[in-house]
Amino acid sequence: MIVYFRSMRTKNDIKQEALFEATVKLVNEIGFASSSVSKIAKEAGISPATIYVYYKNKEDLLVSTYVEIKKNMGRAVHEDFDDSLPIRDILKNIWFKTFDYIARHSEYFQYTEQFSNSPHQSLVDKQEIEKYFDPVINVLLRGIEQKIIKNVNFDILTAFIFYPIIALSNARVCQDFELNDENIEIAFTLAWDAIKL
Amino acid sequence: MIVYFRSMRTKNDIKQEALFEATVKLVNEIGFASSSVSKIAKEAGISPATIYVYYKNKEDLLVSTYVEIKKNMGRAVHEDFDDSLPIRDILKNIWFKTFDYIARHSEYFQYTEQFSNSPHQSLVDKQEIEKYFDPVINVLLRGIEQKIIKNVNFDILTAFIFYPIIALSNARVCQDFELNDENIEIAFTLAWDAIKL
Amino acid sequence: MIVYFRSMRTKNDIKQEALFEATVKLVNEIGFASSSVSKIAKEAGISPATIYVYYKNKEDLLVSTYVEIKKNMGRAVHEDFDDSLPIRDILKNIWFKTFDYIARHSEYFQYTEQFSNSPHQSLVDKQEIEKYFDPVINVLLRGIEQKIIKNVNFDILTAFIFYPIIALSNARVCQDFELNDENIEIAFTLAWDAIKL
Amino acid sequence: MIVYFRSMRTKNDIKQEALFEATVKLVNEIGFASSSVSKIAKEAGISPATIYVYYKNKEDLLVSTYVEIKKNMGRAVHEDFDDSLPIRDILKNIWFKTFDYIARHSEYFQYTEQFSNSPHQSLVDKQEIEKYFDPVINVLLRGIEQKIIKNVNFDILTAFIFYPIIALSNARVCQDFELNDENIEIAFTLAWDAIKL
DNA sequence: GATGAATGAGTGTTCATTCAT
DNA sequence: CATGAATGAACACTCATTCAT
Repeated sequence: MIVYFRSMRTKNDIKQEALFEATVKLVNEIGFASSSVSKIAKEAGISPATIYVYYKNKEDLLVSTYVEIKKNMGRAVHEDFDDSLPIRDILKNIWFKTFDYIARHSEYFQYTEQFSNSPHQSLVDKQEIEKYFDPVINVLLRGIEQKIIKNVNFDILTAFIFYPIIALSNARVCQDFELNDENIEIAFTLAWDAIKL
Repeated sequence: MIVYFRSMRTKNDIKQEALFEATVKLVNEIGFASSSVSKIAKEAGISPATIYVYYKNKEDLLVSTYVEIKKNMGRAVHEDFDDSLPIRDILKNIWFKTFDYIARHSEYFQYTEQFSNSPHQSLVDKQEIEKYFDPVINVLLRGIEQKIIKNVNFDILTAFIFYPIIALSNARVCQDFELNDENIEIAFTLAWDAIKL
Repeated sequence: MIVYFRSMRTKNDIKQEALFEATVKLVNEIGFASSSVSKIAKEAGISPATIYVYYKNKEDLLVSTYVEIKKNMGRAVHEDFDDSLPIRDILKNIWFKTFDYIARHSEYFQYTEQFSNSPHQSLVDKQEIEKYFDPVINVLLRGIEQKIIKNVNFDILTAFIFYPIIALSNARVCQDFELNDENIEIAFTLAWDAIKL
Repeated sequence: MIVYFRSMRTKNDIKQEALFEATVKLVNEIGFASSSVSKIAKEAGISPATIYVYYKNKEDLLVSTYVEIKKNMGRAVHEDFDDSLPIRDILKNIWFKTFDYIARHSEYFQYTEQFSNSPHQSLVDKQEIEKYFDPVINVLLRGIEQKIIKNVNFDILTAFIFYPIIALSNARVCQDFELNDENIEIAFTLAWDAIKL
């Protein structure tokens, strides 16, 4: 009797990983509209039919890839999260971590940008993603309580401390902006000026 | 004796207009990837073949529609532009005008959001669009000169006074944020705090 | 009162001529299958709709062009036809004239080659064309009567004194064969040896 | 218990064969220009999409079909090839075999005639086809060496011993010529007279 | 679990042709 | 006479997906 300890699962993981990377790569290269199942399969080095072993359909593949990235990003951004620091420092930390993640995974970031403007976006279980970002949210809430941060609608706050990151990271939008520590720090000053009381 | 006020076999503004609206509507409803030429034609009430009378190909239709919207928006945003007002007031005016345009033409705005994350985006003649936004740019430059606005990279400034508008206008991103004058004014306070010296 | 003597007809002729040349050129360049009405019209510098002023439909244009060439060729080949020469000389004359015509109008020749293998070919009034070639035919008949030429089926004779010209003129078929007088003369020797008694 | 002798999801020779025959049949019936992929598929009893499982594109189907026929013909013509016979007999054998092949496969022959006047023709790997006809070529060369055959350009020789076959086999060109052994023999006499010294 | 074969439904685009002007 | 606009029908081809193996 032969016992496979993890080999089947390992095999799976390799293919699924290849599929994930192929999806991201292709969407970045040729766009959402042109990224067909068979092209993704070819890029991943597997048969199109095999995709349906791992995912219900194309949409499932696309959505799962998005969720996977978002979770990844949530985790990366909160690494070494230290609740005991001053609020400004916590936010600055996250600000830098986010830029760092995007810099190191620009393809992932680009993918989410494309995805979040597609209709698939409505299929995402947002709560599942948002929970990865709860810690920051709580910091903002605490800042409001402590009268350090302006007591305004939450969407307004995020529009000024997270959304500009997206703009600044988007090479297409910001062609003059060099993503170095100094510039990122300057930009944070503006973000903080915007939200601080 | 019959008098034709509008010739029946002359390129038809009404049709081109219908095509424009159909394109925007469909892209908003089913997304870029699913908006096929034949669906757009059906929505516009014309034959798919007729599209090729007005546009070189699908991409041309999509790009032209985008450019049209952007120009429209540029014009609308600068209406009643008064260079003699204080810089803060000028920017506040534009801030409101932009929200107003987006509120009245949310489909147009959504279209540009989808478009600007598609690969077609690279085909746009950006200079042609940017010239519509030159006046605001000049105001910012003046603000820097007069030491009213922070002397930082231009991309950073726009990331804080224009990009948040996009976030706040995006119903998907901001579900709690109601787009009324009071909220828009509050948001502008943050924008101004971000960029002012 | 203005009197036009021939201007209308002249105008016609210019367009029809342009159409003829455009058809031949395009068929040679991109083949029968790809030569569309609108491409031909564009090549001729007129509107596709105008073609239907001169021809019933596309097929009519194609067939007429073929017939026109064939008549032209028949005329050219029989120029300076001298019935009083010895039969061998008459045939040799025609042999050379044919090569000469093909050399000077290779596009016309290529067109007929493509056309004669298409199904349109069945629509041609062959009798109308054949009458242009009657003089040669009669020479062959006389040669048979005078026991100078083999008394065999007519198709066999033409297969040996006309068909090889087509082969030899076809650059695709004969890549080594240079079309100079000496070679043409040598080839005629073979043709004559084939049919002579 | 059911036994499958031929797997049902394995690339299917029967289908490819049907595709080959359908292509030839349709091109003969309606011509190259009108033979669309979907018509061919319908004739073969398969889905148009399935064609692309077997061939890269339409051109590939057309070219492959041509090459297939040419190879077939090369093989058939050289069957029972006997190098030891007198040169005249060898050529006469091939002459008859060629007529025989064309008589039995007039559709194939017609297909090649149409194809060789189309622009696809340039895509054929000629060397691959020509190697099937090397034996005859060698016989001609030997005939020249032995001063039995005229020492003239090779293209001229083939224009007189192969090209007339095409003319004579072409029902359109030769309407009076009945393809019986006697007539074929007579025609060979002319061919031989043409090339012999 | 993995896949090649197969396909109906669709893609973007061009077609030959008509028609009002 | 000449044409630009218009189109139904067709084009070559790709799609997401299924299914037998």
